[in-house]
Amino acid sequence: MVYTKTGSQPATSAANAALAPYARVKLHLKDGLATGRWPAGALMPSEAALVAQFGLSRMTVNRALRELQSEGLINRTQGRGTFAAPLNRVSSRLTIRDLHEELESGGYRHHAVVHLAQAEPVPPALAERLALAPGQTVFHTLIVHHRDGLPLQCEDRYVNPACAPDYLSVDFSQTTPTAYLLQVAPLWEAQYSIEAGLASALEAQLLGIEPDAPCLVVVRRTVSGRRPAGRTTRPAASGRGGTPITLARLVHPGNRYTLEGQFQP
Amino acid sequence: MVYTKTGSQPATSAANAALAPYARVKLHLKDGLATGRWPAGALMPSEAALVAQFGLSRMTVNRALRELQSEGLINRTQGRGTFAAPLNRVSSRLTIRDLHEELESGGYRHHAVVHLAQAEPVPPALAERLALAPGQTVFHTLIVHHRDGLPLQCEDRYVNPACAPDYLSVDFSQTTPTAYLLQVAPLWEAQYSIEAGLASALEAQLLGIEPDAPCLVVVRRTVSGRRPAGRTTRPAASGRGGTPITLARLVHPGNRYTLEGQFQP
DNA sequence: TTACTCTACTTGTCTAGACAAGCTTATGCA
DNA sequence: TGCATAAGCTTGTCTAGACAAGTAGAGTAA
Repeated sequence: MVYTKTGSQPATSAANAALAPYARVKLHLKDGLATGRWPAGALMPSEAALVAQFGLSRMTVNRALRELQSEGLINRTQGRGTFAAPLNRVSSRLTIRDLHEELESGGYRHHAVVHLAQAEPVPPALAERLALAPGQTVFHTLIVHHRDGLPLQCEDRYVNPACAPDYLSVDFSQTTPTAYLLQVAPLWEAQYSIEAGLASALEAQLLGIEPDAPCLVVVRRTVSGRRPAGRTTRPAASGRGGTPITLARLVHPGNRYTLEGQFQP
Repeated sequence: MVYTKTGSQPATSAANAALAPYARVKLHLKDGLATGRWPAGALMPSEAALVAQFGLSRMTVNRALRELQSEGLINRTQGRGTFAAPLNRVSSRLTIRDLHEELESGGYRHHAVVHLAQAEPVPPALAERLALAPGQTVFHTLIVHHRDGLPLQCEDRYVNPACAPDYLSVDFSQTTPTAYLLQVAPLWEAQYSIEAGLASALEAQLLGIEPDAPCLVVVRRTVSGRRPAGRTTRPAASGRGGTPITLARLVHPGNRYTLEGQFQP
């Protein structure tokens, strides 16, 4: 597809000619947002105005606006118009990868040591977060992941047996729990918290670090994104949807592990 | 808009009737992904097939697929088809808010103490990351943010004077540097790294914590998303685009601050 | 003044068709 | 056999029109 229209669109730059029309509109608006032409909260041009300005069909302009909205750069409301989003909260995509894949793709060697894999009564403190009645059974694994032989992560994980009945029969020196659970329940939602703290005595011992060494602690609760089959109402709409799959505490020695990422609003 | 079409679409659930057609298609496909009907890498129905199946126009089906793609659930390539995405890397939106706004909206009181605000020659170690020649001037601020009177964050920040010439004349006990820089350069990209570590002696003193207390350290480098006006080529396309705006090191006492977030693939 | 209605403008969505362009596979020629 | 070509699929995009539905403001009636 080649776009060589020579009309007098408000070309932001000469190089934009190669872009698809909808992308050109996006760029035009993004540029206005970046230069402060539309400060936060300002009313932006309507679809009709952009249609006239660019000489495009409404669907094309609509696509540009819809994508900018999903990127969080603008807010739109039916009947009122399009407004520049307040950018004091900037969001971006954060990617979490399976540790095994992350290490291998980085050229490191990964191996895991399983220190515990058993069924046990659910600890009272966790029962509610896993939506289990007190005394019900959960699967519990404690695995230490190594990068090139050096302990990198201590993974203390509880798994809801209803979601992964075969969990305990998996060989976790070959597959990570994350990878296995992704197979069993491919679509999920998760809440996480990241904090700096100390490892427990056991964790420090397994990781081979001093008890007072700072650690990056990630706690993650994973919930099935799939709507339970038996229910007619959709609980997903009410916030905390689905059934809890797993609860994990991941402890990393602070001097060996860094979370990195990038924003591109 | 009310959709009460009574045809025999492959309704996944009776409750879906109220949804817009494109959303119904999305749900149908998401459900198939969640149940493993299309495991990672599997070929999914083509647009034409979905058009026939749902009795919709191609644009409607296309929208559903395009959105699923932008959510990272499927991969599409022209000529080949649509494929279920490998979900071993799950991404989601992470939102960073201005600390002041975050605290105030949480019902806390925020106040900031400025310990340093001066122009100085750029430290050699930082010159390259700020795209400055050695010896050039940078603005340097050291600010401690308090939550309800308790030190929460020590913000050590270097700012490129070219991007914010008036930086030093701002009263940072009233405005956070983040909020001010957002006004000056509304659109930007950022790289960050999060790790657990120790505060420096000065930081520990300013935060009122023990020197061996674990801290959450966030390092953030912000780059202007706006294409420099004078250049004809677009450096943004080559990866690290734009001009560096600021470099910040944010140290939080581990027991007082937690990063939290949520995934919804 | 207050309350109501009507109008104009806005976004949200769908349709039926069109052309472009990438990939795979089958076909026919040397 | 080996290679070039063409057909038939796929996605990527744009168009011109349509109706629905939310909002704000103007005008009107009580």
